Amino acid sequence: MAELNERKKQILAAVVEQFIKTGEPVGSKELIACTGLKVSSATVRNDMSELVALGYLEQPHTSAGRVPSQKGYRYYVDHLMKSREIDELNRRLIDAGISSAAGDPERLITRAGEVLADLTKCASISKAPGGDSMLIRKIELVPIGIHTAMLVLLTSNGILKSRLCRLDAPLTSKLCEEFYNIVQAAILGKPASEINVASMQTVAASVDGDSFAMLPLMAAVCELARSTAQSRILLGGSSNLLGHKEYGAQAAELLEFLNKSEPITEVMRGGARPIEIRIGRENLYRQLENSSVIVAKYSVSGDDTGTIGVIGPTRMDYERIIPSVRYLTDLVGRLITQALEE
Amino acid sequence: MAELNERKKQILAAVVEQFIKTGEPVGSKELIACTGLKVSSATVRNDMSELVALGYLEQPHTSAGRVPSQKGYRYYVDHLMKSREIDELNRRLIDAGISSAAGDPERLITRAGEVLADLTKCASISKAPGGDSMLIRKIELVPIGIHTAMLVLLTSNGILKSRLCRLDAPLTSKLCEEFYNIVQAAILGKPASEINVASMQTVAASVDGDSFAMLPLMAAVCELARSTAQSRILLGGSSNLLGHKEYGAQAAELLEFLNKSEPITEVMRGGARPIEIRIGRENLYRQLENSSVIVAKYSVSGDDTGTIGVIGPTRMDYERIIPSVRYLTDLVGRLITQALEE
DNA sequence: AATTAGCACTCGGTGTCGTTGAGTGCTAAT
DNA sequence: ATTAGCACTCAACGACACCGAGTGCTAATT
Repeated sequence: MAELNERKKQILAAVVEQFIKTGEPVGSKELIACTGLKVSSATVRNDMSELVALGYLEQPHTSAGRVPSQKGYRYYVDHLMKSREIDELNRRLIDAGISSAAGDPERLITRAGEVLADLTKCASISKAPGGDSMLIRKIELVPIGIHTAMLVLLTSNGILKSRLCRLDAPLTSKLCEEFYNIVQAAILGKPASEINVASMQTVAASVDGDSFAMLPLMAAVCELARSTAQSRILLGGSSNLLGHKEYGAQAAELLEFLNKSEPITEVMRGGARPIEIRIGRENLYRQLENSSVIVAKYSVSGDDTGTIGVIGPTRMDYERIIPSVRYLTDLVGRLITQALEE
Repeated sequence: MAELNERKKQILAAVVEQFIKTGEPVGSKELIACTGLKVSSATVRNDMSELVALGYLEQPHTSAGRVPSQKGYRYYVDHLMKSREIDELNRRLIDAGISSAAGDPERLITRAGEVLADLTKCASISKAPGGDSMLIRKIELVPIGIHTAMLVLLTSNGILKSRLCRLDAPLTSKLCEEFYNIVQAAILGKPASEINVASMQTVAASVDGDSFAMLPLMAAVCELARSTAQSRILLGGSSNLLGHKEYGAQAAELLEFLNKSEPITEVMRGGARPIEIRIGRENLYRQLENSSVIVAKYSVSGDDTGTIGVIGPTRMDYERIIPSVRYLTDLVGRLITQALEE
């Protein structure tokens, strides 16, 4: 790839930044005004013309200004963006926003998503710690009435799920005892993803006692484990996307898309890198061709586990958003780790 | 109010139904085609003209067909709508949709909202059982590590909330004991809405022992009680609204509005009636002037407590949606009551 | 060789104008 | 009370001209 000279870089950066700011194609005069470059508009035009030829800029039509192409955004993000550190204000907002939820991992993730969506005016996606390294740490059975009990499940990374369970047979202390035996023997310490109805049935059958009365309890445990294992992805601030005029009528389609869980799971699956930036078509989904995705992993006690990120128009404020996402994921990872340590 | 003769009623009903179906203003010929009325278009025109004068119909402009006015919708809903019973198909869809969640009140509500949104292609709003009759029934403190514990709170109407809590001081059995004493004395049986930081401080101070170590626990309990008391309103299927062309650019504003919690709380506050239908401006919010709200209460063990409903364009299919909402709330009320009974 | 001034050219956006056609309102006949 | 007939209205649509921001090119300048 032919390297760009200094001035071309400067022009490319300015076009990107100006376009992000105003949303309008930027012309040669405007560009001189906002950079203070000491050359004439004709020179800028020549350079821009070359940048178009190289694929970094695009022209909506002959007599319009220039707009960054996908390649242009990519080059900007990789080489031209100045600030790689979060600025004071955003850091404060993040800190203040999630401080109230510091104790509880799940609330922390939820809050993190909300804060991020607010901050970036984009949609946020966040996933609670999960994956195969998530083990079942504790299960509690609390009798409520003769036929009702509440079940609580806690995983190794601090996710807590609870639900009521209605029994057909009375909840005797003997039943409780048997329940705990089964839990102790076959569930605790196992990955949440391995608990399912089939495996439980064999276990329940092997224990003597009233396996019929045990059934609803086991079913409920499976249900809890399942819902924990496929830890739901939280979508926040999706209505923010409607505010971006470049989506127009596509907004409906995009929101539709984001509300389906399968593709979103795929979107969040990151590569090896700690932070992943996918611009426009770099996303594999047609529905995201005008969007950019920025997702970062956070780790709890050293394991890579959860993900937090944003989805917004390709014309998003990368310079501000990327450091924010990076900072937020780091912080969330630290806080959860801290909440869980002995 | 001057009563309408039979034919005028028939015409009004037909205009409403046709407009709901097509979204286009309906003209006199079209109306004859779709009703099979044995009169000429001129007669229909005369009648429609009077219906406009009486305020039941509106004319977007002189040479266009007629559109129901707010008053027209109201008259239709109150007097003309045929089916007041849910039809077989919708009933089945609802039954199938929420059966999987029957055991647990909170999941039931969530699911009910999802099902309703799917069914009606509108946004759904649903509120878990709540209000002043919601008492705190049980609080459990389960030690997890030396400095961490999980807290679980259960209310009289089956809402379960849990969170982790990190302590500054080690969690001794003495501390647990003191905690349960306080809970027993000052929390159990109280309405969730009455538990707050101020009231807890006086209680904690009056108990001897290490009130400093108790602080995080009490704070967490308050937090749980608070989040339970103002039981969050769930908004489902909001992206459905984008599919309705009549909203157009207003859709963004509407979604914005729906995502604020204060006004939504107000929207859901019903009167004395079991089901409330508010059409267009009958809603007190300007943002809902082109929308209708249908909300119904469900009762748990006889108390009026929760609410489920839909928000959609005034041009919604009342004939199908109203019975569905009514059926769903009844069902949810019965299922929760059943899940809670001894 | 790079830069610049000057200028003709392009083309989306906007406003005007006439045409079209669905649907009405009115009048006179039934 | 109903209906046939007819003139009228007005949004929607396409054609057309105009404007102006911004370009590309050429020739002059450094």
